[in-house]
Amino acid sequence: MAQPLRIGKAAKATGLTVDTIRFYQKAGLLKPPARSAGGYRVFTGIEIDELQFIRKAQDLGFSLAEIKELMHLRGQNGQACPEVREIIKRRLATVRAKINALQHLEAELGQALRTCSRAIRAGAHGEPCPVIEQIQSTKKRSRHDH
Amino acid sequence: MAQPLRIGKAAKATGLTVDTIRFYQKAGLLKPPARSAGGYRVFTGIEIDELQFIRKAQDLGFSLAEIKELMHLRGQNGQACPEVREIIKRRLATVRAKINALQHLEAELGQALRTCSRAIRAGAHGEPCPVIEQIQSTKKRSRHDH
DNA sequence: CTTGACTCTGGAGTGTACTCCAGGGTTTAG
DNA sequence: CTAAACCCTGGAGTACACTCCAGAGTCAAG
Repeated sequence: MAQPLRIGKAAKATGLTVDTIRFYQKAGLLKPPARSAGGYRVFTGIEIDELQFIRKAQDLGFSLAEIKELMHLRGQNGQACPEVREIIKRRLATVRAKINALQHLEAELGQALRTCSRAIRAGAHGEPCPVIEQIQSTKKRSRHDH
Repeated sequence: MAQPLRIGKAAKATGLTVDTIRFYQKAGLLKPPARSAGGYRVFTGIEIDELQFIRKAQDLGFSLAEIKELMHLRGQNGQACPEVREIIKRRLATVRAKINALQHLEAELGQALRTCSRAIRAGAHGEPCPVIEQIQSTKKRSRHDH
């Protein structure tokens, strides 16, 4: 299966940049990877997985500090000691709270969408729609739209 | 019902700081509020609601730029024009994607928790548990823990 | 053995979202 | 009328998460 990659390929494989990967290493999110004879970082499949996990957790709104913790939990999946279980419990609670809040927002947005569709069907052309100007500025892409 | 508040009370009512509220105003998230004779900002119930909405949306991982957009949508709930409906649709899609990803994470954490509990019941004392050191640094509180 | 693509380190710079003054004016309780 | 508590503006400072160099070394192809 997948042979070890150097940082450039690892970056392409994960959708991160080489700078970001090096930054994550400095920040202690990755254990220092092996080096080739010439001093190049060498990433194995496991390390690629870890990078992808970081990216995913980040999209979910976790800070790097939190992700660092999550990585530990992930690494020693159920490897005893009650303190670890407590951390997992706390994380689980915050994740559930987040899901809940997002479901509320989903309901609100869904409601707005229906009201909006109904208005369009009814042919409401009265209002000036001051949002159009806002739409323009929406077109700038965000960090994750590669 | 609730009479208008000055910035200090508004801050207490929303859990924000006065500086943050002023910052949101500068950033264009709030339309400039009315002023008292002495030049003080005066916040009505509607504006308090808006501030609470900002806080909530932020906890859900929306950027201030996105929240600005959401505020517009919220303000003219279903007030026609298809472009608005498209924005809502896009938002709804990203919110749903986020919920999905978080539910995955929830499952993973739940799995880890069960494995962990089982290990503790079985009395697994072998591993050195390198996470304890991590627990210490977990004790610093985050921005929203007032 | 040179050229070009790739990588290294250390450090400076950027964008977002606040957070904290300084130096002033306003309001209210006593 | 004064002191304490509150508010004003403009601007500097901070934390986080990158992002971008400069100057130098490595390596595969021709």
